[in-house]
Amino acid sequence: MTERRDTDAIAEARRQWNKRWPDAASAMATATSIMRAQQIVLKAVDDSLRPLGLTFARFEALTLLSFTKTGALPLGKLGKLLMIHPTSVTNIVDRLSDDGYIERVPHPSDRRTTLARITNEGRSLAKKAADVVNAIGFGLDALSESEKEAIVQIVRRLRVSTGELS
Amino acid sequence: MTERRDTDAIAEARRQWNKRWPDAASAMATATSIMRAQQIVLKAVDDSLRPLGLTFARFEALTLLSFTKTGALPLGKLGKLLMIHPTSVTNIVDRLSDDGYIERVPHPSDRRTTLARITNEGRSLAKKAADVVNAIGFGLDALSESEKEAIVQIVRRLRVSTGELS
DNA sequence: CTGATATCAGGCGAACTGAAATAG
DNA sequence: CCTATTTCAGTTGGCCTGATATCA
Repeated sequence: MTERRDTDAIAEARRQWNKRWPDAASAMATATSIMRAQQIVLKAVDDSLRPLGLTFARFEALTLLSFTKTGALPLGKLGKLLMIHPTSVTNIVDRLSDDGYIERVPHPSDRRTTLARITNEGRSLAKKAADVVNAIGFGLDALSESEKEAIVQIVRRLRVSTGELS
Repeated sequence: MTERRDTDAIAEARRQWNKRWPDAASAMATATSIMRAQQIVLKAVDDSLRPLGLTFARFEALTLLSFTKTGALPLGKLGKLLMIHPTSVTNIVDRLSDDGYIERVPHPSDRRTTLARITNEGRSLAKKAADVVNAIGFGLDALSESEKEAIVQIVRRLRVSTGELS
């Protein structure tokens, strides 16, 4: 009964929003959906990675490094590829480096630049982590293949609009 | 040229991921898309709300309160409706309360419970904030109506799978 | 008694600003 | 001189655990 009233409160709020700002109704609903989806995915992935001492952000950085030809990238490029702030790169690299999964090495020609290079332990962990997140399907097992593809396609258009992709 | 190599590095990583874990390729891509979409929406909305002293989270709480019949909700119910942690509710209500947009009032019958009630200033701010986020289309203007609806529908299925919706 | 409600202390991961050192 | 790269100090917003006081 209380549950029923709860959903009614949200439904009523949405109804009034739609009435007052009809042109923006779908944008509001979409924004809410995106925020909630991110919450679901992040929680599922972070929960699964916690026993390995990783977060989603560190997992992404480690995985990217593991797939580069030389196993190394400049910190700045790493940040650009993952779309994260330079200071966040420093933090993430600090953590992975403290745990021995990557190491900082000087850039051979540009002395301003530091490379993050994955270690053997890092490669081993990256494989374990991939198995773990794949086992839970990134929290998205409820969706069909075509639904997943639809999300990727639609978000691609959004990313193009920001100039991030072309 | 550098930009070209950047996108190549991500494309190459994705290609190798697909090869090694073909069954999970779409889940990985979808998760990445969702995280990135949330980043885009959150930045657009937070940037637009910053001059008003609001964040997306506080905007959602204020908007929900503004659309309830009595303008008040117990803190616990507010948290459940917005899917946020009880301590986050306390924090958000603290901020809105400090700024005079809501006030804590005792529950008439349950003395454990505190109600958050929107003030006149809060109602005024909620209207301004709605105009502001609508003006930027929640950062989603690049998407068509059908694309927005598709996202809402797909995420609804995801939320049903968590037991949050029915 | 149990269970629900709200708060608090404290910590964590990540984003941010602003500044600095270093080097192209 | 200007720009690029990385780091540092400090702040912010949000989520979390664990504990506590209160009360149905």
